[in-house]
Amino acid sequence: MKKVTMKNIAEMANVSVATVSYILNNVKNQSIPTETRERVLEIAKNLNYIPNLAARSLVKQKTGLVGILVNKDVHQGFWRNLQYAQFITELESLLTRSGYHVVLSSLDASNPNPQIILERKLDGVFLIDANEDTFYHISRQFIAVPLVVIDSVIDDPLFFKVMPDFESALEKAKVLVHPHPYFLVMEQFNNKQLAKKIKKHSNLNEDDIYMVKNERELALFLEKNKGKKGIVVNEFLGSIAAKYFSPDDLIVICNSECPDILTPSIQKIAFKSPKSTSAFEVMQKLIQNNDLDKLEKYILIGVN
Amino acid sequence: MKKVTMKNIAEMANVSVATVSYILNNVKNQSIPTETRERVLEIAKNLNYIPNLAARSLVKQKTGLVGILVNKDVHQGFWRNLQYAQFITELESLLTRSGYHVVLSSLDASNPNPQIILERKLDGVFLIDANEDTFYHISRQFIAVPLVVIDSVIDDPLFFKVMPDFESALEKAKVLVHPHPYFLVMEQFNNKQLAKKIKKHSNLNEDDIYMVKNERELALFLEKNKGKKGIVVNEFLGSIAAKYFSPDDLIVICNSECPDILTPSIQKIAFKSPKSTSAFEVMQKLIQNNDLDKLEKYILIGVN
DNA sequence: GTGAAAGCGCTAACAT
DNA sequence: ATGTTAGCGCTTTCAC
Repeated sequence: MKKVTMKNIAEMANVSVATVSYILNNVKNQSIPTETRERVLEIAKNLNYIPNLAARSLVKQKTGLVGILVNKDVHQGFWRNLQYAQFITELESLLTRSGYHVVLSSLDASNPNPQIILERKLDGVFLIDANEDTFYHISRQFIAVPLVVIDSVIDDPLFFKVMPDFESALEKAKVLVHPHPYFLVMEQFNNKQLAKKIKKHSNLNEDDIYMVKNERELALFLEKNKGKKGIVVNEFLGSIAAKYFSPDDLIVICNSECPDILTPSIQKIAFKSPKSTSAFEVMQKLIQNNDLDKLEKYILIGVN
Repeated sequence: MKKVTMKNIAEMANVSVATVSYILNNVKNQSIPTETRERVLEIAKNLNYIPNLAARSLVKQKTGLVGILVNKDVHQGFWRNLQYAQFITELESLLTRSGYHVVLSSLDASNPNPQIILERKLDGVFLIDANEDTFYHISRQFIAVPLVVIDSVIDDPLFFKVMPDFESALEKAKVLVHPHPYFLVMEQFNNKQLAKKIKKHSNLNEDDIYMVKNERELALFLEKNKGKKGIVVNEFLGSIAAKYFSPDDLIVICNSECPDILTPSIQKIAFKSPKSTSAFEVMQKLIQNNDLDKLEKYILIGVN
């Protein structure tokens, strides 16, 4: 039951650790007689050898760890934790399948501490809903680390960003509400630029936009806007809104890939290919330093 | 911008790496003159030194990594990914606050590969919805690793399990449906024993129990059971069910800590203290080898 | 073909 | 009070 190392295998097989390493890692350009190879492999299997990735990381200068960092506000509603569930799950799955391990960490939006990136020597980082105030501070520290920013507008050509094409989504929504008067409900994103962008494309003035603080206030806002039609960004927020507002008058922009959580009578606008796939692909290219010049800095997921 | 190590600091400060280590880690029983201490600290700060945790892990034989492993079926509905979102978020938060880093990994229920536990030398592991068929296989490999099993009935007194008290929840639900005929809708848990237990406590026979395969079939089952009352395990499943069934006749057992996602007209049964807190506390005790004998092997979260 | 040895960045026992 | 040293488990160069 005790941990077994290459040294143990080497001793049992009467070879050096170097040889064991060559065999176990299938190193090219090292001709090993089949006999030895099989003997070592056999012993490794019997001993149930599992490599220690921390040790390997140290010498390889690659950890195989990728971070998913989620910016969070202490006071955010419970549904905020649902919004990235699907995305994170899919992303984790893609990463795991390509041999990475995923480190998940929430950042305190008011004081994000990205120490973990450097401490754990993450090979890549996905940052969700970045707080741009602190982003620049942070980002300078690890320019060398591949970084993909999700759902965040960042005025820096250095970084790659993936997000839904809210502009098109809103265009579509506006067609659907037309010609009724309407309002907009959305989260208080930590990334204020994104909020700004969405507001702008809604063509509404501040009075008709509510950025959700909590469920009670949301209910009040909806109460005040009876008779209008409402555009809600996000299906979970939409679910909550539907508790206080006629579903038939709601158009929900589904940016969490869970449109089916909504009551059928709500009109839905969904996005194309999952964000996770795009995010993953960008990261792969970043890590492999591949085709970077061909890659757009902003990758927008189109509406369906 | 290049990585800075203790060696760099040592050289700049004209001391040995050992001294730097002592100072940076505030090692007891090592008297360091304030002058030296401050000089080293100053230099470390200026260079923006960040310790390499892989290296530290190697010598300390503790990685500071805790795993959250989620057993998943390839064909499961999208809402399954929501069910643990809140739990995982809270758990991550607790762990991060106590200095652990979280590794998130999904396991393929039909062929769970827990390599990661040993490869990454995880200090502890939360396993969600364990597949008992393969559990024993797996578990033998890492008896030494603190393991907390979530939402899984495992007939092995060796492991600690945390889950909602479904028995009480069902008691309560049965009171609410009484005297109407009723049916039960629940997930196809990967942990079949849990399903079995819930079924048993529902007092129903197989015909009146539907374990969800997909949304279409669920809709058919609900259609067939019009007129009865329905008990649904899980609020997200409840949301889906409410698309096809009168909400007033639904009682939902909310095991995802998101009862507020449901339409108000649905009757809800919720649980007390969050599961995450209990799970976390058990893990802490396990890791510290603390009061283990006082600890129940099954920790049930009571209904509200 | 195989292995000795250096070294990744860090800690800790032991000298001095 | 500080430094020397021996690793932790692994990879990889270079010599044999």
